[in-house]
Amino acid sequence: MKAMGRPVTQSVPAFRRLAALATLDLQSDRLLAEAAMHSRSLQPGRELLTEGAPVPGPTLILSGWAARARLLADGRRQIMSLILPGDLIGNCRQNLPLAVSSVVALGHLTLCPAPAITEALKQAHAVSHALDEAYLLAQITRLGRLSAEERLIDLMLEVRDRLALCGLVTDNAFAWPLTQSALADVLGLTPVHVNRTLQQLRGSGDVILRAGRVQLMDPSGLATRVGHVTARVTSDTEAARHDR
Amino acid sequence: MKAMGRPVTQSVPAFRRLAALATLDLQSDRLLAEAAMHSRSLQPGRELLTEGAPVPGPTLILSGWAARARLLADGRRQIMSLILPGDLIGNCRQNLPLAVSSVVALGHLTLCPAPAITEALKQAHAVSHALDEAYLLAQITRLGRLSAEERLIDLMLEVRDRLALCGLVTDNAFAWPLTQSALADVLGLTPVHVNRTLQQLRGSGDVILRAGRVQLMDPSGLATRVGHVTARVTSDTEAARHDR
DNA sequence: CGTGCGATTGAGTTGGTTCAAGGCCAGTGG
DNA sequence: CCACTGGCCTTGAACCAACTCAATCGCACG
Repeated sequence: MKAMGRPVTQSVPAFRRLAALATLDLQSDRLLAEAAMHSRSLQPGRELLTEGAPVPGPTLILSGWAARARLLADGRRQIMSLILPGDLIGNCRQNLPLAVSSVVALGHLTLCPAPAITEALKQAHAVSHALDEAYLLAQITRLGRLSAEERLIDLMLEVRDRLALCGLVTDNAFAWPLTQSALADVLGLTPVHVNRTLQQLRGSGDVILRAGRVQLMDPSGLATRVGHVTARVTSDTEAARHDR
Repeated sequence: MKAMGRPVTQSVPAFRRLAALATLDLQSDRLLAEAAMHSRSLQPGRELLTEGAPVPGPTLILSGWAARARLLADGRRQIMSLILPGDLIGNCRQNLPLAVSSVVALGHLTLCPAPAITEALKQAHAVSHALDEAYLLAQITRLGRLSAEERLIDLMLEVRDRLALCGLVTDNAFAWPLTQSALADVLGLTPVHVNRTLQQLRGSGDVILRAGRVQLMDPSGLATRVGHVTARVTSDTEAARHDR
């Protein structure tokens, strides 16, 4: 479908992420290309996984955003984590695990089964899983100890880092398809307050936010301001070399 | 050391938890008994794992409580999760992973290496890991969407459920070695406000709290009040049958 | 008999919520 | 072509849950 000589791991953002997490051999590459053939698509708002239901096989997000969320009895909703292109869902060790949260598509979604036959792919899955956990911990400190403004900045920095792994960040600008009310559910705030906080950030020139995209004007400045550190999970420096 | 005919999985609370998570065979039992020989102890406040440092082999908490915490630049601290007897730390899939958070002993701690040679033990580790993740998600909704009182109740219910797996709960009463300021770091509150919220709970007769122990007066009432659901990770009903 | 840590209390402040309108599209159907 | 609808964003004003600051108390320990 794309240029023949070029491996899919370079042309598809989601695959670039996997290639950044582990060194993929030729066979892994072929398996991914094969998996991409069986991709399916999902409409916004559709559930990709339901809390309490058995988890299907591991699935790779090819494009679009999703959210791992839990709904409380009285209608409150908390989004535990965002799921971005290249992320895996249902990536766990057990035989027949039950989902501990729902996963819902935040926009149009494309996904395919995630093969994990080769050692390289298994490694990529393991690293991806470790990163997922790191993101959960980051989310906990955000909610527990950061102010509204800090939460917002910290989240944007995390998303930037994560999208950078797939090569979806240029000049610190990237997609931002989040509704303010979805954002509120991520950050544990009200939509109204998210709105006001966003305005503050725009007003101070820290971010530019229009038409479903953000640009961070001074990422490293912001990072030191909120004490953000990029999640690292392996000791090798391999991942760093991959982002162009 | 204990009665000869009785397997260690019944006499040691931490082992009872593992036995509750997977059906342990005789060999697993022997391995645990062997591991217990190599137990070591740790003083309160000591770090069991340091953020950014490589993770040692999987370790089992035999007794005492610990906390997985992250410290912010300005001194704020967030405890991501409590680590209780029978819990595993450093229980992950990777070769040489880096710790994404520190683990600090909240009191006197006893621990031993956690063997995972047999299939049964591997299974127990996998289930334990899945539960850990479920607790992280619970922590996120607590911090993001629950009020101070709800957070406190929900946490107490979680701890009760978890300690029950080791048989450390009698009549809904169990150990509660948490300082109010540690509790504040868990719940994302200030110590002062934790104090006031605790008084409220005591005043309303919902909990009795003295001398490092809590008793929940109406756990199921409390559970429905805060929408607490006990984490379940496997579809089999086996785990339920184990708690006496 | 200090000394220090943890729990408690009071009074004032604030970050974030709530409630309630309005505004701004993009899509839809007449 | 325009009116109508439904999401989503924006704004204002009042309110309140939780925070801050600062003392005081109780107690275990040396």
